[in-house]
Amino acid sequence: MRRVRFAPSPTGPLHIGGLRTALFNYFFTKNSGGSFILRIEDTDKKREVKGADKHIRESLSWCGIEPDESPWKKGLYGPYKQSERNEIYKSKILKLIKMGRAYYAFDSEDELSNLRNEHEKNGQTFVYNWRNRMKLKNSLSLDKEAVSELLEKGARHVVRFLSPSEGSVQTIDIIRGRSSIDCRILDDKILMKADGTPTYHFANVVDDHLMKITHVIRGEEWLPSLALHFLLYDAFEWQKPKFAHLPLILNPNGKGKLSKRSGEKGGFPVIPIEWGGPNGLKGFKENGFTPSGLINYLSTLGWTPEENVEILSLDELTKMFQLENVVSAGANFDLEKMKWYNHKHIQRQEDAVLAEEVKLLCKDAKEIRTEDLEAAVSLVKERANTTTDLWGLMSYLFYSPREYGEKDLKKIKKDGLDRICSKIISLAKERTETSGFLEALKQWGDENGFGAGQIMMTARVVLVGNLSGVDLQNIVSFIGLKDVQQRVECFIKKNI
RNA sequence: GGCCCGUUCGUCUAUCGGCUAGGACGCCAGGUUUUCAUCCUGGUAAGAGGGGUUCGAUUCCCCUACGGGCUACCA
Repeated sequence: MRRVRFAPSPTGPLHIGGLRTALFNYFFTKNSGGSFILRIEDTDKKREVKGADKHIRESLSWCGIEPDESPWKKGLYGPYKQSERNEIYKSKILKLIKMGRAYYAFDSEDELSNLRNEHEKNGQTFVYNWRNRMKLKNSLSLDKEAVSELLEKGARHVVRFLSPSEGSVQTIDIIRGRSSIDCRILDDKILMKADGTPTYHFANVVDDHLMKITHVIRGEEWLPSLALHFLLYDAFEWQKPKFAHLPLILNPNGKGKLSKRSGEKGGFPVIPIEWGGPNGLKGFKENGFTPSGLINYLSTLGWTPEENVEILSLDELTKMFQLENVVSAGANFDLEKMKWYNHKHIQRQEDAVLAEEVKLLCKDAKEIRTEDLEAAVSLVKERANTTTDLWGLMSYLFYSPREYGEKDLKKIKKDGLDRICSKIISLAKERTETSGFLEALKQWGDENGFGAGQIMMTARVVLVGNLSGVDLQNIVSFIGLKDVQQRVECFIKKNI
């Protein structure tokens, strides 16, 4: 049984890079009926941002992803917040020290950063590993009494991993295949910080093991530390999960990881839903994107379904997903394509759902009867790229034109405009139903020397305000004869 | 600087040694809609460069270039 985890750090709102990682984890595990675990990696309390964990949870939920185990839905292997697991890490680190695979280090941060600067000045790189560790203050270089004394005194210290000074680590990644890393270039990574909390590397390995994670699917930024993680599993003699490192989502121009900044520049959101915290941000939701559209687009960044299909739901994507088919190169974010996916998903969406969305998005729409709104939505939804487009595409179905397009007005201001207008009014008065209205008007035009084009254009500008919008007969049927009459009268008053 | 990963149309990608290099977005043209949009049809456009290996390389290997990531008591 597959068990995967999405393990974000609550340092801010969930961005779509993180969401894509969560998505691929979800596809992969649900495709075989496995479990999806949400673990909050809040070991660094300094960087934690209030409300971020909530934003992560709600973003996933908006996309239709409900974790099987999480801080909010307990499972067998909790707690699912790392800050609540400190006793576990403490006991595990002691074990590692006892086994001689980790050691205490007493160097201060200042001392180390000075060393780094000095080395850099001489064109060298300082690495805390076999090259230097015996020259520094740690339980390897100091004698036993000195170490115990320091520990008893409560001297500030960290715990470092004793990385091998020879040999190599053979790593394997589902997407990238095998790789060999020379141990001599590894450094003695800090496993436990001076405040007694673990670093990512340690907590992550311990938790993945304890939570029985079978597959670690995470961003490419973790690739350089894969060797360390392999060594940690081996040190504990734990069975390793399988690893897959996903390519990054890059800015539209391919320069750098997708960032908030480039989103602002390119006029697109980088988070699924609104972030109300400090430095509030709008999300895809608020910009009129549907979760299914977002998911569908994100799934194409680094992966494509084998068949020639484009528009797919969460369930369909889950069925088709193949981790091995994920590519290894980074993908540039493309707003145009995102919009196209959204467009297709809006066309597929039910009228009632879209009508509800319009109500949320637009004050004016709230006053309109739900059935009318739904009817209008069904007329215009095939034209919308985002749900925020919807109201603009259909408002003329509820309100008379406030102004008339200048160019379009010119086109219809010909001899006989007043006659056509009066005919529309008289037709609206004498007819009892809307069906066949336009046919009747066209026929009259035919008999009186007006081309169908002139008739149609005139009626459209008079009723809509410009030369755009859905089928004219549909408009007449929707607004009704009385409204038709009123709109023409209003037009005459303003323009003739 | 060091280490790691990557490089096919403008963009997302297919190809797993036989290629007239396929699809999608975008763009362009035509059709439908007597409007606009949708929709349909067609077109445009690509394997970074240089060496190998091979009968044959986009595909395998090496070098270079370019891009990205990591290099924190952040994750």
